[in-house]
Formats: sequence, structure tokens, C-alpha cells
Amino acid sequence: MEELTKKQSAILEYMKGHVAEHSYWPSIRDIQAKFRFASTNAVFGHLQALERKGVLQRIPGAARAYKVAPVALVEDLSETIIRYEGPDENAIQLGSIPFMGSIAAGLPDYTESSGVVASMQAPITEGSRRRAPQSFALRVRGDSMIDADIQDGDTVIIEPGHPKHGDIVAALIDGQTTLKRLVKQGSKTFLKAENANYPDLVPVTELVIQGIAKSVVKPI
Amino acid sequence: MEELTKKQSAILEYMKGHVAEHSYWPSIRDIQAKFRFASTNAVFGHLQALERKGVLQRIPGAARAYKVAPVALVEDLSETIIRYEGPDENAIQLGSIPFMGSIAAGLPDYTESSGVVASMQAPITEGSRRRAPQSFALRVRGDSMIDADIQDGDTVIIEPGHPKHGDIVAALIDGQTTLKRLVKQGSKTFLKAENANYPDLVPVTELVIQGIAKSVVKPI
DNA sequence: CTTGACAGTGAACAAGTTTTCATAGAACAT
DNA sequence: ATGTTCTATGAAAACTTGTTCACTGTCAAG
Repeated sequence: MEELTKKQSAILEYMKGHVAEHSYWPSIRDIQAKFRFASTNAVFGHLQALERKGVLQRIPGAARAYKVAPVALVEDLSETIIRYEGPDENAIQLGSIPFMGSIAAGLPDYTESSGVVASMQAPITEGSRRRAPQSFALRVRGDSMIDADIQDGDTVIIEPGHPKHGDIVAALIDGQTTLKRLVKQGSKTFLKAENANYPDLVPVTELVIQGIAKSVVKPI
Repeated sequence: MEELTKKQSAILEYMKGHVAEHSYWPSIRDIQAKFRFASTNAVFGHLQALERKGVLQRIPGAARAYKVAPVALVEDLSETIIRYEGPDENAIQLGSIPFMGSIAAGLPDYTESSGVVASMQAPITEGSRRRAPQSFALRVRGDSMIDADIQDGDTVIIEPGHPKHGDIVAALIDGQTTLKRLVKQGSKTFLKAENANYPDLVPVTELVIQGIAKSVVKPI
């Protein structure tokens, strides 16, 4: 793909930004005004260049109608594979969740000796959505939860709250964050590993629940 | 929010689908042709109604220029979606993934008849980190990918990129976003549903890849 | 020194598009 | 019965917008 000149990429960026902000493409005169061109033809030339260089596709005659970045494509195919670009607005902006480090899903003392397991930090409170719970993400190390379909390398989303019987929780045990299922039997509380090879119920005296695992993110 | 009449929501769906497929809005005449109106004014009236009901915002006088009201589709999901963290972990990368709507994991024409499946809108181009990939989240509807451990109700994180053979991609087929595995056999491209009950290979002539499914978010 | 790509002005045209006006039947509630 | 909303037609007006033509200038490469 040919290189874009400074102005060309500036115009392309402006166009994309306009789409992101307004959800529709700018007209040639919009671009003209933005860059203070005295003629629409200046824009027109740039658009032609952008199209020739393959980063923009115009729809002849149609107003405010473009496609962006026919991204390049699988060489051995004739089909055009286009990276989707376009307006937004239907999108629900989600708040972000800080990634906190790793969590041990094994026995409390069963993890890597070297300080691989990062200690948990306080969740970052994002300014945008204060109503959102202070969730955070933890990467799972270990295999104690594989029967609950939580595997080594997965990431779990932890949210604060009061765990119920049966919830999978992130609990701090012996200075170690572990991921287990919470089991209450009478007045006693246990942590249960979801792995047949592990002791069924681990009694817990001092339990610091750091949050409830609400969802798990798995790489595909 | 007032209820939409059947035709109104049909028009709205068509418009959104047009954006998803072409990345720009349809003109009034486009809509007129699609619905075989004899007059542009029929469309005009519907657009006025859509605007009055608050689901669409027109930009007076501007061609192919609209904004859509955000759909309050999934507030319960907002707590469980995180930004996909790439291989470079430990970097506490903030930033959010817009939730784009639903994706059909069934056959292209196998989705709910009423416009339940929201058409995909463009990812937001965030101003802060332009270098970050424009990821977005989609909720999966359908069961065509259950053998790949992607179930109805899961949320997939889609990222733009060049799909390889074997990647699970979000592809636009018949105006419908579908989630399938990309299979290349010689010079042909297929989409494969990961469900034994579905036809094994669906040949694809026109393929618009909207992104590659990088990870899946599952509720616990 | 010429050639070609790049960048621009200024004006005008043609087509694309939205918008308005006048009109009217069907469904429905008052 | 009557008004209102929804839906639609048909034509025209008015505006927006892409496109073209003619012309000028800069700058680096051959």
C-alpha cells in the first residue's frame, strides 16, 4: 500500500473522526471548511488520491458515502475482505475493568514459588460510570476450577458483593488470592475446588472475600 | 419511548443494516426503493415519526446523515464485559469496548424474525488511543458455535484484523452478522458452523469480515 | 530542462437529496 | 358523525453535494 501524504492522512483521520463523532460521513464541503480550502476541488483531489491508494472507497455520486480501508485482504482470494468501518451510536459504551494480575486457582500454597501471582491492587475507580461496580479482572493460574470450565489462562471478572452459597469467589487465603466455590454447611464455610483431583472441601476459618466471579473471559 | 409501528421499525432496521453493510446511511430514495414506495414522501413521513419517537435523529438538509438513539439493550451485561487484554498482559490498559448489539450464530436466515438482532454499528474510534485496535463486543444469539464452546448468551470480543484459515470471524452475510469459523479450501472460502446439526460448510461468495473473535465472555 | 506527482484556486454544472405542498383512504377512538 | 393518526401518492421546489473544466504553482526525479 502506498504511503499517504501528511495532508491525506490528516483528511482521512478527520473523516473517520467525523464518523465516530457524528455517525455519518462529512461532505466534501465539510472537509473543505475544516481544512480551510478555498475550493472543493482541493478536497476532491485528496479523496481521489485516498481512493487510488486504496484506503478509501468512494461511492460515485452518492453523498456522504464512503467505505474505509479495504483492509488488505487475503492474498489468495478474489473476494474483498473489508474491515468494517462506519458510524456508531447504537453502541453502548462500557466502562473498563482494570486488570489486576493473576489469581491462583490451585490450592493456596500450590502456586508458583516466584512471585508470579501479583498481589491484588485496589480497583481503579473510573470517572465515567460511577454506578458501575468496581469490577476487576484477574487471570487464572492453576487448574483447580477446570470442572467449572475455568481454565488456566482464563480471565475472570470479579465484582464485589455478598457471596451466596454456590458462588465462585476470589478469596484471600494465606496472603494468596484463590478462586474457589463457596460452600456453606450450617455455620461453617468451605472453599471447594472444582477439580476431582483436589480435596473436596477446604475448611476456612478466616475468609476474606474479595469478590464474586461473575464471568469468565476465554481466549478463542 | 413510544412504540414503533411495524413499518417504522422495519425501516429503522433496514437503515441500520444498510449502515452495517455499506458503512454509510441510505438516502430516502434508497429506502423508498427498498420498500417499493411510490413516493419519497412516504419515507419522509416515517423518518419524521422515527425522529418524533426519539429513536432517530436527522440532520436537517444533510444527505445520508442520521444518528441513532442508543438502545437500552443490555444494561445487565455491562458489568460483565471487559476489554480484551492482549498477550501483553500486566499492562493495566484502560479503555473500553463498545457493545455493538447482538450477533447471530445461527444460519444467516435463521434468526428471530422480528428485528431482535440489532444490526451492528461501527466501533467507536476513541480519541485517546488511536493505536489500540477497535475492538467491540457482541452478544451471541443462536447455537451454531456450541461445539467451539460459544453458546447462546455469551459475548464475544471482536477485533479487526486479517483472518486466517481457522479463525472464528464475525462476517456480514445477507445483511446479517454471523459468527462462524473461516475455512479456506484452495481458492474457495467457506464459513463453518461449529454445530453438528448444521450444514458443515457454507460457501461464501461475498464476504465482509467485520472482525476476528478473539475471546469469549461467559457468565458464570 | 523536462516530466510527473502533488497541492491548490475559482467557477460552474449536473445530479443527488431533502423538503414542502396538495390530496386522500383506512383504522380507530371520541 | 367527527376528528386524529397512520399511511400513502404525485409533483415540484429548494437545497446539498459530487463532479468537471480551466488554470497556477511547487518540488523532486530522471
